Amino acid sequence: MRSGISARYAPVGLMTGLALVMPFKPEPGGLLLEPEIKIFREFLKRRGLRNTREREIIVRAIFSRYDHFDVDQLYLSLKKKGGVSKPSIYRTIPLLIEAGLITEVFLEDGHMHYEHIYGREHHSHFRCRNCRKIVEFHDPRLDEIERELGARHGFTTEGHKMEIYGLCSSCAAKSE
Amino acid sequence: MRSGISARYAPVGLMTGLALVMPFKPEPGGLLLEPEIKIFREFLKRRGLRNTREREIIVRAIFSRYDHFDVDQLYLSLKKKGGVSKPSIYRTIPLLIEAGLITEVFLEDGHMHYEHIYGREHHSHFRCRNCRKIVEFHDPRLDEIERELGARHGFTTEGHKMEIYGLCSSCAAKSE
DNA sequence: CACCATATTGATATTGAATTACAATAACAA
DNA sequence: TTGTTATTGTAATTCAATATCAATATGGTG
Repeated sequence: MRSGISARYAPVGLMTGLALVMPFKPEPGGLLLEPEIKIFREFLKRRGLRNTREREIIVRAIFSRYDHFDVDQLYLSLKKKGGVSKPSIYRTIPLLIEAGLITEVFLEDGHMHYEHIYGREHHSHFRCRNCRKIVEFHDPRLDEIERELGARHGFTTEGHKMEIYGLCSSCAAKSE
Repeated sequence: MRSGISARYAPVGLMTGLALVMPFKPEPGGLLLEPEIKIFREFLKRRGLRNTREREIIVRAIFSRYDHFDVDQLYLSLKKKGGVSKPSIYRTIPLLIEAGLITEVFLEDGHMHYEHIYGREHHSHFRCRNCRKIVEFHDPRLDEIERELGARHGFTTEGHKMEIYGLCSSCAAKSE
């Protein structure tokens, strides 16, 4: 199940400022228009772009899943209902990134993977190089480091990405 | 000049544990066999691989430059003397990574960029999204975060990558 | 030193992610 | 409803990276 990612998260279990991020999916009862759809519509309007059927389908598909998805997974999941072409997916993703709804996470198997930003606390990733499991965590010291670097150099920082890699406990055990 | 990178660095100017990494190039008088060549030869022998003319040329070219290079830059710099094919460069890079001499740094313009690891203190990057300038820094808190995450989950961590992005001071000034 | 097994090379072809071209279509403002 | 034009899908294209394969070079062995 490749780690558990959800559209809405809560930080859980602290100790040293390093907080493990645990997922919890939105209640199925939530019937009001997904806020990310609303945000995207406003983004399109603001930019003078059109709110098309395809774009809505793509955004709904993305915010219906809670993993580090790639274009192919998205494309396949849409083949059933309606269907949207790959170029449309490739064209929509940068818009969603600009709108602050999703972000590039990492390159794996030669192509990019993405995840939600909206509704999520900023977090970092641990990646097991063997089983590819991902564990997400948040550490406020990273924000502090970003802030200090910006202050020191006069940079206007806009964010950071941190990734820790190695072997997860079970893979470490298997390799003696 | 796209940031200043050197094969051998020294940390300079601290304040909060966040150390700016400043480059200094090796003295031109150093006439003994570059240690990275020696290390690579030993790596090849250990792995039962052959020490070819092309591999030596590539390693020498890489350790003669001090930037975040890509395959094309390397290829062009070698066109003059002898010349090495791109496939050979693509085949040698993973070996140098395995040997612990270089590492992937970031994707830019749709392809990977690399930098030296050998002889360098582990460091992180700030990247200006406008002018693409890069500033390198080291912060021991990052190592501490990695250590803590590993300890908490029983992970065998092998390293981390941290990148801060935004606008450098001059680009921030230009955009009001 | 000569020989040999085979790793490595370069030229070429191939893969596959991502992008582009363009004619048909759909969004949306008037 | 109409007209402008952004967007779509199909098909073609780009280009980083990898694979194929015959010719060659390396390094161990006799």
